[in-house]
Amino acid sequence: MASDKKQLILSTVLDLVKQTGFYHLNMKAIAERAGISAGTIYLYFKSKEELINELYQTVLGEFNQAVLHSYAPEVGFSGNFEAMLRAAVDFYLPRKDYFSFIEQYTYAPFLFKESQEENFSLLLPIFKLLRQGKKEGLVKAFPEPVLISIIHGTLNTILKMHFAHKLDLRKKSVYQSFCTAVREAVTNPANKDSLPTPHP
Amino acid sequence: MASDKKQLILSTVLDLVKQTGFYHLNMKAIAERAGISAGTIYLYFKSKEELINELYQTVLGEFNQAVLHSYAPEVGFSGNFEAMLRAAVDFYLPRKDYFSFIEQYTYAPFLFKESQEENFSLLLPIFKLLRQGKKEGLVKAFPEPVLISIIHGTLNTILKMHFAHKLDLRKKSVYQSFCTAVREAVTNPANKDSLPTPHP
DNA sequence: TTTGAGAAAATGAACGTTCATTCAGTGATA
DNA sequence: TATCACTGAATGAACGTTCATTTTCTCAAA
Repeated sequence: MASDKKQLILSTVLDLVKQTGFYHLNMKAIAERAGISAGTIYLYFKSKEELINELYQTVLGEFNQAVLHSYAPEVGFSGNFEAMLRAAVDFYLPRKDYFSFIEQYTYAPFLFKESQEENFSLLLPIFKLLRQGKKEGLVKAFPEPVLISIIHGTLNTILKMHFAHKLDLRKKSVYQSFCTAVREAVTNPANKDSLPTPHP
Repeated sequence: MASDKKQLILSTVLDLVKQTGFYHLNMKAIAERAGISAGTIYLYFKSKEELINELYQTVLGEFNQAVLHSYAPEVGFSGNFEAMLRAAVDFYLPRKDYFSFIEQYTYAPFLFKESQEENFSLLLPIFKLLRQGKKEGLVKAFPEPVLISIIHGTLNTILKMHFAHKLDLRKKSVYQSFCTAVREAVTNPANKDSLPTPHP
């Protein structure tokens, strides 16, 4: 089917970017790896630029869906914050190719203005939650961009380090440390008086 | 003088990377902007790769020097931690070209294995300090890579946001928020008993 | 079931462009 | 004249894209 081949091309690009990097990506290499000819790619994509941009949107879409899916209105701010942070990590952890692609896309020459913007809103759902938590006094009173930097920056770097084998996020203890660290960095210390008491 | 022209070439590259990006950097553009011919560049550098790598080492060296220079043995852990964090910010704040170059270099095809390593050790002096502070119980008991992620990641992202005009680090309040945020994220809450009392 | 003609998909050689690198030539200075 | 830094046209490799041609698929007629 037609969309099969399109999918094949897209996943081949992910594969190649992970393995050889964005700079060495070329249409012939994509074609070879996918077992098709270079010309065929142009039956499914108008240009290399369009191909890359479509892949970017796809990856971003999948990510957003994964994070949003972890949101549950009933568990309140703290529960949702941790859940979405974990969802973000869990999404990329088994998808080094996705992470690598998103990372390198940022500095590719294709980047539309709109996409450039988007890059900071990668964790948009989390940031929304943040604003809510701030109103409730649960989140520290730092300017929003500072809070974003902590979450986005820490997440980004820890994933990078994980994939560079500087740490192993699959270890429960490391994973937990990361979550705790981000929570503590962003939220006010829990007031004992306001803690929900299991048995009043 | 010979080193004058070398310097001219190096700073021209910084300029061009900032303005047009790494991908569009080419030898002819460098030559034109520097007011020399393309061939001349090859009198001072063996190749484009060598040129870029030398520039990378230069920028890194300047940065390390700036951060190390801010270290003062007499002010203890907290004082030094804040001083070095500030030194790092202060270094890049007026040097968008440096920051942009370092950022994009990471994903350039030139990257040697050694340089790849180096990228996480960008804040090496700070990390050394961290280890010391951990022993003294001043730093939170997270795995070191987690602490590194917080500092490196947050610093990196906040600079990126600053240069993208998402915030203004030149504002005292924003700057202070950032410093406080990182300190709180990394260090244990100060114990009032152990605070140095100005007038005992 | 077989045939075959027309549609759709795929091919890969060829093209034009860009780019790093080279080198024969230029001109100023000693 | 000899030396030197410098020039910029020439070179060739790499790349995205195109398109004339071939292959594969489809399905109605025999």
